[in-house]
Amino acid sequence: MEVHGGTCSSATPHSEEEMELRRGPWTLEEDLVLMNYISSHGEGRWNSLARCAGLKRTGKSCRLRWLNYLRPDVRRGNITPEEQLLILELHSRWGNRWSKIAQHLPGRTDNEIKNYWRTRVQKHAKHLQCDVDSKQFKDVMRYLWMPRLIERIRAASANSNATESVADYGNLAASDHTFEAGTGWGGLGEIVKPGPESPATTVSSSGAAGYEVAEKLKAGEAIQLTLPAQIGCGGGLWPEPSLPSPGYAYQALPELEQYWGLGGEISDNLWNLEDICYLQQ
DNA sequence: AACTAGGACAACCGCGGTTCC
DNA sequence: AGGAACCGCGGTTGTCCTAGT
Repeated sequence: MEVHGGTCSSATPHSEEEMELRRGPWTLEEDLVLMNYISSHGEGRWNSLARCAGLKRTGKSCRLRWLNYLRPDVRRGNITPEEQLLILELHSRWGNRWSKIAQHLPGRTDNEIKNYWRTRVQKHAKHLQCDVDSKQFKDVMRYLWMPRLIERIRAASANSNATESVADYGNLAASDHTFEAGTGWGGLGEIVKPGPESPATTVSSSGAAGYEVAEKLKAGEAIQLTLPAQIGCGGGLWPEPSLPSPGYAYQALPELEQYWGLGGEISDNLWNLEDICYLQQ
């Protein structure tokens, strides 16, 4: 993998002073130079790569440009519901370990996931006037957003082979899905093998499940979710003292839809009176 | 049509860890 | 063994684009 062993006679230095480094947006020419160089020499040793390729950029800058933008397998834009689900789940497990999270989203870069989190998720915590790490916000994500993402994935996939990204995740069972009680923000829970009484996989409380759910979806397996009876009730997941003012949830819902991409043709089904009730109680 | 604000994303910076000499 | 160079990560800033006024 390591191709260029260090020296590159011809392109070399120019003394440090002479070699003023470029900054800011990359030009098409620079992109081409970098791509051509990497295609023939491979990546790695970024500082010498930058010099040898004749790019007036730091090695860091070249590395970043390659990894986040030029790499052939990089995907940009249109974070799918499946990916959103994974990001939420993995972030709940690992926090801001963007590169680790990115490893589970093929083609996505840590930078993109980080940007997604900051622009979409954190912003909404702000809109909801709670901290992104607060229990309230985590519960909103866990019990409202994530289930609806799953619902959306299921709907899209049921809608046929509609979009390829969704189709990749196969079909979710048409069974009712509910949530089982969990403690705090730990993801959707742990997938339990379907018992004879339950044809579908059950998602329960204790582990991390967004990732597993996505995997199950991908495998075309059915899942069943169980809703906690006590969610939103006094003494439940949202204890009274931490509840925002009355009407909080109701007011927040349209925004959640709008900003979190839950709107559109199926948005009518996403937020119902039951939800509002849970949150207001 | 012009201006402004906000969103999305690309790029940079600083730091800690690792590798190389 | 130790210092220098390099790499990768997470946080932050900059830039461009678009929607709203």
